[in-house]
Amino acid sequence: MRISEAVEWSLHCCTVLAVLPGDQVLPSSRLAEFHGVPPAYLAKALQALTNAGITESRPGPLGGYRLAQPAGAVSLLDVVLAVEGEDRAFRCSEIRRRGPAAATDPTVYRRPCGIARAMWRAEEAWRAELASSTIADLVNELVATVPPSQLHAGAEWIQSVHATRMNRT
Amino acid sequence: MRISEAVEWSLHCCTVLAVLPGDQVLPSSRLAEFHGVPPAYLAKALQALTNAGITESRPGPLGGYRLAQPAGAVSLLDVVLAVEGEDRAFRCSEIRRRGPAAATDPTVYRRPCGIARAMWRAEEAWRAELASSTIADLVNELVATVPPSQLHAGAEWIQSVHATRMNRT
DNA sequence: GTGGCAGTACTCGGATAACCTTTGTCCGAGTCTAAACGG
DNA sequence: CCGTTTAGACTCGGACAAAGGTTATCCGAGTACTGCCAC
Repeated sequence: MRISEAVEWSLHCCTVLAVLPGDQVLPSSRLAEFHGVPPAYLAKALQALTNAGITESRPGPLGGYRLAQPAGAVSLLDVVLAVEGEDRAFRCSEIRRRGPAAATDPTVYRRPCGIARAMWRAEEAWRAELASSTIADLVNELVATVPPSQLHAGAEWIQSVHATRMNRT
Repeated sequence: MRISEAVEWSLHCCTVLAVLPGDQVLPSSRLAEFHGVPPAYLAKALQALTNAGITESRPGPLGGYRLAQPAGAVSLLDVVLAVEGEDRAFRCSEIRRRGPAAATDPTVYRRPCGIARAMWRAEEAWRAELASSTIADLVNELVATVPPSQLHAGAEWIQSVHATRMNRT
């Protein structure tokens, strides 16, 4: 069991997009540069976020991505499901119906077996925990713990990207 | 993100092993037959359970597997970790240290970033839920919900296997 | 000087290959049974 | 008749291949700016 790297990248990207001033957007290539990850693959993850309605995209020069919703309205679960898919991690293959002790009466199997229910219960706990945090919480946590000089460096970088994109002669 | 099929098979096998009478053991080939799964691959999962101390194995004729602990002492989490490995699903690759806005002072990164902490918090909730159920709970749930005729059929099958193994002329 | 127009550069979006984990399989080491043999 | 030996068959255990999914990449469609041209 392993969560995709794209989830981690997506969450980091969302925190960056959340602090963009005004209606500014940021292209995927810059987001990749900021995080030091392969640009083409990050684009795939951002595409998934856009399909899920978490981010918006604008094509063309001065195009890029920005959050489609307030940072407080986007939970970590939203991002994880957008990138990893909505399917549950545990899949019941109904092996109880196979083998020599299987029942012929299908009504016996109307309810999911106890194993699947227990696994899904755990997964619900996981989802509930992820649903209780938002991108805004991540940003607030950053602001509270990261040294101001560090935050300033990030803001400077964002501003420089914006300036470069505007001052294209 | 996807949980291995071997986890499902292992849990089902544990419930069967939990209801074995006396010191009886059951070979992996019979467990595979009972559940209708590939014998060789199931053996791999049972091997992992044995390495984790959840099951015991006896080689030779009349050999097989049985639980090494009371069913009430084995949690679902124990089984999942034995088969899937102890590693966490979310792995932080510390991408915050890369890129143009990275800090030169390493002490800034002493604590895990908020994203990793949130993901791990969710994973802890998942583990806590799995740790709260035991194999014995699964068995009790089966006894309470499965029709008696069905339970009887399973017990008959186990007994027939035992008899066949003893009456080898 | 001003409006229109074509060219250009940059962006997203989906379709296309390599790597790795999971799945599936096999054969060898060890062990217990059971029969055969000798006393 | 009984103890010992030997052969056999069955089990687990770890090493060895195929399949699916994640990772990584590329090229095409679309858009906004820039400079040029005609009026």
